[in-house]
Formats: sequence, C-alpha cells, structure tokens
Amino acid sequence: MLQLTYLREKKDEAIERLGKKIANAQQAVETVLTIDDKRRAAQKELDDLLAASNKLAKEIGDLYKSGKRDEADVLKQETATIKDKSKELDVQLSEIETELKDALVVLPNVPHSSVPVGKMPEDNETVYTWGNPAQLTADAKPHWELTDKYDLIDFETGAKIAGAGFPVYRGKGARLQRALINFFLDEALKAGFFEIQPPIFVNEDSAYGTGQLPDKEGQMYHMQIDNLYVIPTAEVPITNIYRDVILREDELPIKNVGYTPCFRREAGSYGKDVRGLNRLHQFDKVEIVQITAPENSYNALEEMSTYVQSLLQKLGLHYRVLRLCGGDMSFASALTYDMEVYSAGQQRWLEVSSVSNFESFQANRLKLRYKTTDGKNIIAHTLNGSALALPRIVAALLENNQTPDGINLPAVLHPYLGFESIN
RNA sequence: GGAGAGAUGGCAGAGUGGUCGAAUGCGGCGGUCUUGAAAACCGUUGAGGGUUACACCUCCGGGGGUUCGAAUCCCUCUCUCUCCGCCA
Repeated sequence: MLQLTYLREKKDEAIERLGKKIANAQQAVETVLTIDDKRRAAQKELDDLLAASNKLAKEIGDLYKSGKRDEADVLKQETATIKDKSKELDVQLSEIETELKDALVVLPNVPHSSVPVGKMPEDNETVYTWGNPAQLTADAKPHWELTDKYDLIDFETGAKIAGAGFPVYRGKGARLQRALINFFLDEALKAGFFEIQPPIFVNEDSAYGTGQLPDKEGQMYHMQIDNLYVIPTAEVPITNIYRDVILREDELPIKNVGYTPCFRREAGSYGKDVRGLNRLHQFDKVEIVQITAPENSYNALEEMSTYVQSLLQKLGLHYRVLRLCGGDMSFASALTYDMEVYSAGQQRWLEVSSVSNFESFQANRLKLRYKTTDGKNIIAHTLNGSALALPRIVAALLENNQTPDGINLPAVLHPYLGFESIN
C-alpha cells in the first residue's frame, strides 16, 4: 500500500512512474486524493463535534459535583443532539475510510526509475549472463523423462494421492531435495542470514499484510473451517513477524532466511509451462527476507542479487539476470531482478529466483517501522528473494548434467547428497 | 474437548464510572557531578490522525452496548495462563 503522504506531496512523480505499470495512473491517483480530501473534511467535522461533547460532559460532571442538578439536566438535553449528529458522522466517516482504502489498495507500487518501460516479458532487460549452455548429446532428454528413467519422481502416484502438481520424490530424487534445502540454508547462514522456521498456515491479517489478499485471493489454498491460508511462499509468515512492530534503528538490517514448502493453486496455467517440474502446486523453497532503512534498500537489493547468483555459480548453472519491465513486475515491487537458468533439455530459460525491493509498500501496510536514535518513527523498506526455489533447479541440474552414463551432480552437493551421480 | 483466571505504555505493574493517555518501578534518552566511568540526583520518554506550528480528535486485546461521561459496567469474539482429558 502506497503512503498517502507520498501521493499528496509527490503527486506528479507518482503518476508518471505508475504509468509504467498501469494505464490509468492519473485518474487512479486523483481519485485517491479526492477521497482523502473528503476524509479529512469529515474527520475535522467529527473531531470538532466530539470536542464539544467532551467539553459538555466535563461541565456536567462539575455541575453534579457542586450539586447543581437542574443546570446539569439542561446541558444533558444539549448532548442528545450532538450525539445523534456525531453518530451519523461516524458512520459517514467510516464509509469514506473504506472507500479510501479500497481505492488505495488497488494501486500498485511505484516502479523505480531504472525499471524499463514495457508490458511483455520481451521488454525485460537482460543485465547479466553467466556461463554457457550445456553441450548435450543428440538423445538428451527433458527432465520429466530423466526422472522417470532413473525413478526419481513419480508424478502419476502424486496425482493419485493428491492431484496433478503434487509430485512424489523417490530415492535419490528425494535425497536431492533434502541436499539442496540444506545447501541453500547453509550458504545463507554463511552470508549472514538468520534462520527462521515459520508456520505454513497464516491467518487473514497476515495474508493482507504482505499483499496476497485481496490481490491474489484465488491463488492460495484456503481452509474455510479455520479461515487459514496455506502459504504460497515463506515471505508471508517471515515478513509478518514484523507486522505492527517498531524496531530500533540499530536492529537493522534484519536478514532472515527460511525454508518452507510452498503451495499455489496456479489457476489458469496450462501447456508446456506445467510439464514435469516447471510448475507445481507444492514445491520447496528457501527464501531470504531483508528489512532495511530506506537509504540502504537498493544496496541490499544488489547484495541479494549477487548472493543468489553465487548459488547458481556454485551449482554451475548457466543463467541470466533480468531487470523486469513495468508490466511484468509484481504488484508490490518497485524493482525486481529475475534469475533464469538455462534448461538444456527443454532448450528454454526457467525462472528460478525473483529478487525484489518493495521499498515501503509492504511495510506501510504491515505498519513495520523503526525508531531512529532521535525518536522518529520511519516506515522501513522490505526486500525478499528466492534463494532458491527447488523444482526448476532440479530440472536444470538433471537436464544439463546428463550423460549417456548417468547424471553427474555438482561437487558442492556431494557432501550433502552422500553420492555423486545418478545412474 | 471440559472447568476456572486473565489481557493496561519497551518490560513489570497500579487504576473508587468524571481532573486517566493513564500512578509507580525497571529500561531508554538528555543533563548535573566526575580526569573518565559507576553510583546518586534532576529532567525527559507510547501510537495514529490533524495543524505552518499550536489547538483538537482517536486508541488501555478486537467488535458492539449502557451512560451526559467508560481502562473501569454489560454482551460477544480472539488470545494467554492454571487444572482435567487426549496426544506426536
């Protein structure tokens, strides 16, 4: 959620930048500001009325104490009309506040000035490429054939016990999962992150806090009996730790890492995108989350990007880094880097990480602030990124490392795996 | 799941329906003293809205009610604690 003061004070800048994301930026911002004016007027009117009412109540109290009952009763009559009026205004005000919030929450975050203009994935800017495509033999296979051949993943049985998109990992396939999770967590600890193991169900407040609601209502699994949402990413519970929190300045930056399974309904996906491990309803991910002071958030973003890339390099995966264009970035993000790994078996790029700076957009809704040494409360900046999501990493590892004799996994994983190759 | 108790500022903990946004202690910050530090003493110290700045308004777990007036009374929800039951 954008800050009202920002829209009020830098209206033109906000409209111009929002134009990279939405078509009707001018009108959307004007609407919000108009409602806000209305809100302030109503608030003022109500406040004055309440002030009068408070004053009268005090006078009545004094009169009773000094035994002047008659005079007090006269004043009581007066309060009756004030009360009716203020009740009315109160209803009006809360309607306006609802209206304001509704208009404000549908506004996406303002993109950073470096965000490329564009609507399509083709408009994303490739800022860095590392490595070369794996040279495979003519009979190289996509991962869904390899997982079958070496009995690593059983998609059919997963579909039987849960549904499509819920794979059953087996043997070395299961051990590869466990190894990657531990590898990613250990690397994050070395990089100074603090490990968290959060709940994988969250309540409505948390889902609103990080912006999954109301924006992505249909994408989360929801348990109606208890009104809990199943997390689509560890970002949700880990960031919500700081909902309604005022940190001390010296606690920043906060750097957390957590592993959780993630659950996504993925309504509307189809075709080659959902084949094998490309898109699942349940998958594993290690997530990094940072909370910083505003002036440090872009340094933190670069640091997180570099960190994620270091993982891909250690795994020896050919990858590229994209700076997402306005139309392709998420609702809450101000600047996003996507890391894509080249999948040689499918001959296409697969997104394995997305690192974003939300600036104060998330923190504003969360009421996540920090107190400076001179006592001011400032809305913090939040960032997060995958480090990393497993399925497509597994797909790329299997495909890119396949040989006629088997699949040779990267050396950094050997201690975690207890084996070196799959054959 | 059953029975009881409770929820107040960063923490602990007072609070007869009216002068309570809230005593007191701890902690934090500033100062005096000191070569410096500690101790002691003095001052200061919740959040949001609003204002150029004041004024003013709201908030004592959430929501609703009674009253001229609610942290204080009533209803309800949530959560916490204790005991019993069940259980990795």
